[in-house]
Amino acid sequence: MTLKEKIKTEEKIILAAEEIFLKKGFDGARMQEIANKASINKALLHYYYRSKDKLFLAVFRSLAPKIFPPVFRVLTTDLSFFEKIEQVIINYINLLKVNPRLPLFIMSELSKKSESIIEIMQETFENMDFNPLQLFKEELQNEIDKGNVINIDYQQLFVNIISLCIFPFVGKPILKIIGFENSEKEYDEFIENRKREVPKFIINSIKISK
Amino acid sequence: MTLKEKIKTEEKIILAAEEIFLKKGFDGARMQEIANKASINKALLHYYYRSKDKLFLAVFRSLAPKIFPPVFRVLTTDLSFFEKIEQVIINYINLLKVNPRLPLFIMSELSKKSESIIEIMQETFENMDFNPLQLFKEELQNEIDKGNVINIDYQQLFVNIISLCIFPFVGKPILKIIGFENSEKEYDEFIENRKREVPKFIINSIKISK
DNA sequence: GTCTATAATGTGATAGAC
DNA sequence: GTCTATCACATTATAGAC
Repeated sequence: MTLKEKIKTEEKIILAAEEIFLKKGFDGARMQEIANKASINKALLHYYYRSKDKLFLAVFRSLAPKIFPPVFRVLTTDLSFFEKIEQVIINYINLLKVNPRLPLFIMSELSKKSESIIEIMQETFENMDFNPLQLFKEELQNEIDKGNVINIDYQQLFVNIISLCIFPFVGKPILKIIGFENSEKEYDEFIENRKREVPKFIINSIKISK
Repeated sequence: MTLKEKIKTEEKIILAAEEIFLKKGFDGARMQEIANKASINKALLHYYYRSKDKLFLAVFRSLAPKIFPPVFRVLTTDLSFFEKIEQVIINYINLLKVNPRLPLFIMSELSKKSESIIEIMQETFENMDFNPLQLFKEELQNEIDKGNVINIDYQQLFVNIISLCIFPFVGKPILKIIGFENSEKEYDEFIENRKREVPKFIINSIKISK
């Protein structure tokens, strides 16, 4: 068996495990189902990853960075503050359209407070080459000082922005039940519109018109 | 054994089951753990509820109504539109402070798309004596027509409001990791402040000053 | 590396005494 | 109604052939 094929098997396992863990969480996932999805034998999972725990940690480690970093990199550019907010939101919603199950997965698993999972998440942020929250704080203070933005707490505004991006994906099932469009296509449109509506909503609220 | 004591045992079971299911979800919960928490024998769980499934459905049925109805009842009062928004937010945040795990629980379980759970959620809404989303739509249109509020889609605004209330509870673990106050007390303060900040943020965004 | 077969354990559920 | 003891099965994990 060549090296190339070994990588291929390991990759197949990780992709299958990602899909199953994302859909069912650690507790709901079954090694057999992951093996089936990867079209291999169950014993091979243990050959490569020794245990369900270790396989899960590998998956979590690869998914953790997706929840924030790429999105907030735009804060390091030289766009205007309002353009940055708009770009963060558009990028974030686009990211979540590709990984709609990611937020619920990360938050469910983190809520179990397992030591190892929290450590992985912490390492993920320590390994970033910039601190999004700190950067955001400074940029915001700058705009407040210049009189472009109302005096608002950076943590409150930061949470507002990500709430408005993430929640529609986490809350989709319940929103559908309480009377949102039932077809997938209509819900997609609703999400698509948010790329325009959310920046408008936020900037409306904080911008000082001169 | 008197009727009163029977009710007491059933109640003990439901309370214990609520706590464990809320914390660990259906898949992560163990009947043994629920029995321990209720200080009874595991066999007694089955005597009262026959199966884990049925016990879970009983718990879910009792929790489902808490996620929305009481909060939006204020829409039926004769307060002004902006006061109603403020009251919805304050009431909702207060509700979530008492049940911080409720949103993640409901959304995790709904995301599994089990027939029976979705049915329960649907029935919960059908049993309400008013339709919050419809009511909200009409009230908003009214204000738009009167020129008090900018022209904004009611679904977008509705989701904005509940996003800003719910997300800080769902996302608490990750927010702590990315650099929010680490002590519980400070996070509580952050949440407490949102009862003032979120209404301001929303009304700022949609109100037309005359 | 990959498979089949099987061990080892965990867990929901039941039988039956009291 | 409540308990102890136990079953039946699902699931993780390993042994060993190829």
